[in-house]
Amino acid sequence: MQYFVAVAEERHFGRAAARLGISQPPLSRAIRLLERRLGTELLERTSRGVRLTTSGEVLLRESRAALDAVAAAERRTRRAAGAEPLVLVVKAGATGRAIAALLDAHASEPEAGPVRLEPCGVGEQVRWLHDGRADVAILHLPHDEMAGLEFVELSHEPQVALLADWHDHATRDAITVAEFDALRATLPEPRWPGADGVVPDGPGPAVRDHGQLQALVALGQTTWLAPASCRDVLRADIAAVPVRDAPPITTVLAWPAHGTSDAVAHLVATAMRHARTTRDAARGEAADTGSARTS
Amino acid sequence: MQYFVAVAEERHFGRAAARLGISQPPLSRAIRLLERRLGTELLERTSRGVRLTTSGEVLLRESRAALDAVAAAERRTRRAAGAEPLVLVVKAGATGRAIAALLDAHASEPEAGPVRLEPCGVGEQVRWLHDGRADVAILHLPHDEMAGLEFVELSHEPQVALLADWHDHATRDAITVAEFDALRATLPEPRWPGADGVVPDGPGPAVRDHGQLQALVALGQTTWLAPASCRDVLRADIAAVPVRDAPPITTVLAWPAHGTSDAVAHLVATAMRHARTTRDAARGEAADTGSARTS
DNA sequence: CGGGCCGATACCCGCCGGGTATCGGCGGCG
DNA sequence: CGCCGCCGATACCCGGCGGGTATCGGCCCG
Repeated sequence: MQYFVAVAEERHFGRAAARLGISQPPLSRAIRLLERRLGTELLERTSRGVRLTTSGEVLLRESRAALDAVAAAERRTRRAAGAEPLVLVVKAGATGRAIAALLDAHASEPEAGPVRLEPCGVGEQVRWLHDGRADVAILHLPHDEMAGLEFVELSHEPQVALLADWHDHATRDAITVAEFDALRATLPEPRWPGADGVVPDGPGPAVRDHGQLQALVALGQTTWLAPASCRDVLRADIAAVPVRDAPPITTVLAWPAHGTSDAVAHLVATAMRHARTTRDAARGEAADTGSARTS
Repeated sequence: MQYFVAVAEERHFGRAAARLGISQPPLSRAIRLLERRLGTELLERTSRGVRLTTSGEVLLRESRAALDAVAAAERRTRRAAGAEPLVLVVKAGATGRAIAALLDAHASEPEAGPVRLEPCGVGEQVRWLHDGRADVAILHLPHDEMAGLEFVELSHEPQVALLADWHDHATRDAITVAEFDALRATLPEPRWPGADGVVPDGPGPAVRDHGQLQALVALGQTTWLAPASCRDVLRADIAAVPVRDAPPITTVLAWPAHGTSDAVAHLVATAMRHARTTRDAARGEAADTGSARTS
């Protein structure tokens, strides 16, 4: 399956073989064998490379999930063996003080195990959960794909637009989504790395992390929507202007759905209590969320 | 991993080997090798058998998920190859006319592919989705475990208590949960097969499907809660009495979260339209659900 | 104290998965 | 129009891994 995924992604036997560290003939044979076993053509061989058939598409999708599951099994068992800390993965550069408060709350629990905080690329957290590099993650709805995850809501916050502090709108109390879109339409779209880690071609500036993005914002070369709490980590020369009618961002603590270790359950329970108390403190309302949702 | 799961479940190398169709020594070696590779003790060997260590528990949980994913990859690819119909799995004996209506609606769509309806044991649907025996399932919240699935709500319905028609309560308009519990407390609990397909020991009658359950109910030997639409499939000598304060049952159409084929997407879209129109017809309200939820 | 159960070890074999060398077919370019 | 180069398939060889049988060592129980 690993072999098939490599060929399907590279669309080329030679490159796939190189990536796998084997030579091309055994790879060809392995794929042929797989096709025999499944009783179907997975690839359409052309003289310039390879194309996926319909069943090939299905197998690619399913294989990725399966390989992730196998990798997760190995990683999680290894961590359990070494009594290593839970791994909590967060978007690099998006670690507000709310997360610090949650970790403090957890650390002050009597039976809490240690937690290791791990940063990752933008949007990579879900992958980390699925392939076992992380046990639990901080995600932001509606941006992240919650498929196959359970989660508990930590907080809701409005979105702000990030602008250079000398920008016309920078001193306003709030703007609208329409104004934000109009503003962004005048600027080239920054290009983020895709799921494969490679930055697509295009006119805009290439951006790899939040630091580079902030540099562009400060130069007036782009603008961006972010949850309000990002003010904690903003450069001084960037203004954050509330966007009145943008949908709110929900920060959630998420973990893989297919079974939960005691350590994860404990952290989640703490997070639910913590979210409830901070929300009560902030508004004095009865908590209406804070229960785990299966997604 | 398959080997490890077998040993972990049997708690006995000899029986596990028999189940796997190999002899015991290679199995021992394979597990030892796995322990070396992961750098940890997975099993505690005693002279009477085998016990799981903490990391063993982790690996068992993760391995089950991984093996299901692999099996699913094979089955789904095979089905895609043969241009076979979508498999829709339902609880055996729980096929109300609502499902028939949904299938009719789908069949009358211009581009709808064929759908094969497959019955399964009680509570087995989720497993079928995870290991690829089914593409899509009818489930009932809050009974079924939605972890790792996406779903769309089809209908909500109150619960009814199933009683023999000669029972004292059988002619009442409604009863309460408290009354139902009191009633059930006087009767032995029927024993259902567990996840492993084996019926646990105990005092109550052993029950394997809804037919046997109905026979017991009609004899006054047990009682049961069910969604109201089960009246469609009830024997004539069983009364269904509404339970006023029981939580409503939500019927959902669910599918694996990690990626959706066109055929599944099409069925889901039809189901959403269908649910909305039937709900509108029933109540004349604006539809407040019907959007796919990622769980 | 002895027998039987259970997992581990020793040892052998066949085949699967890897390697190199080479072929066949198709596109593109001179 | 024909040749060259790229790409996947085939042929053939080898080593190691995964399977088998025979047997051992330790523990519980009678």
